[in-house]
Amino acid sequence: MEFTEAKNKFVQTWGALGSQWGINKTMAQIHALLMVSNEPLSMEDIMEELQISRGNASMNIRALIDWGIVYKEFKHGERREFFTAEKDLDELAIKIAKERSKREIKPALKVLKEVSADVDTKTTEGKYFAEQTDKLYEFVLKTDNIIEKATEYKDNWLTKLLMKMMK
Amino acid sequence: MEFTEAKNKFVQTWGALGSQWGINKTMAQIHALLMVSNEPLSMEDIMEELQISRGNASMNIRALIDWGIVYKEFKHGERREFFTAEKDLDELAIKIAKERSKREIKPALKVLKEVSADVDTKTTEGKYFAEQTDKLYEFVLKTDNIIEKATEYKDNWLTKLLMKMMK
DNA sequence: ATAAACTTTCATATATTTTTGAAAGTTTAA
DNA sequence: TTAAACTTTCAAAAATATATGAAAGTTTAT
Repeated sequence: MEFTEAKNKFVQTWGALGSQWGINKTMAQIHALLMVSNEPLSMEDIMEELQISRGNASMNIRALIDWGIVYKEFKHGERREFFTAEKDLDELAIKIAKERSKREIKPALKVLKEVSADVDTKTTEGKYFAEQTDKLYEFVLKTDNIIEKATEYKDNWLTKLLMKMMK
Repeated sequence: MEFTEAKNKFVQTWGALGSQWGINKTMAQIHALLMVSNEPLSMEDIMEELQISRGNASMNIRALIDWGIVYKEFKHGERREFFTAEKDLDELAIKIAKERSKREIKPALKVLKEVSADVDTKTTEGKYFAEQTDKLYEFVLKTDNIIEKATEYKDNWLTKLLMKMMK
């Protein structure tokens, strides 16, 4: 397979998969493109490669930078900005996990705690509701903690051992 | 807070969070509703509670059943079907993990393997591409395996120990 | 076998999300 | 300071995903 063909296939598929993960298609495609790029790309390069508008490119590059998985790069003697992806996959996984925890798990915890604590438990229904939401709260919290710990200690011996055991 | 108010808040928020996770709003809401419901609900109940159409209710209940996290229930002497949610949270997490692995990770692995193996590596670009996609493949595979093992052994002593260590 | 009671399907309508592109904003070299 | 070279913003347009509801399908009691 030609390089261009393979790259295209990869970028397109990654975009489609991104949609399922609640990440927009273009954002996933830009990230895919930068992941397999030898060298930094300019915004023009990205627009050209993906056939997207300037605004779209700008917004999604910015989002990737906010996630901390794409970096701006300055080339000597060049006015334009260039972009590269975080290529250390452990680092990438950690940043994605943290961002999703912040955006999706923390708000869930907040609501669960609120409704569980505030609901009127005089009725049977209310009691059951409080019980269920409390259990959910504890479970989600535990899960979030495990993710946090796993990302925190990714390099230490313990985790390496666990990884080995689990493989 | 009144039970009805708390329930509403929970169901609405869960729906909104579901969207971010790539799960449609109604599906998340139905699941939320069943999670905090004392007893099985009929399709009518669900339609009424969420103010949605019959078709919408039917499609999303079916999707939840396909995921294996909602069950049909038959009440003695009742013609209608009733529905309940899987309320064992470990079981719920496992089913969700398996379903997402099947739908989202496996296809990613497939593409990564394909493009990594098939790309023409005569050029520098091609070489780099093959290298990067291969690394990604290995990483995603490893992650998927960890999830698989973690769900498989959820009840045994080793996992319990790990959970404790990680808490 | 029939009809009542229910569920599913799917073409169309609605709602939501994403993309565009022109205008506004910013930066830098001279 | 200025103007060229670039980036960002945002209202409107396009694309995508979701919801509706009437018709078709299924099941069950008689």
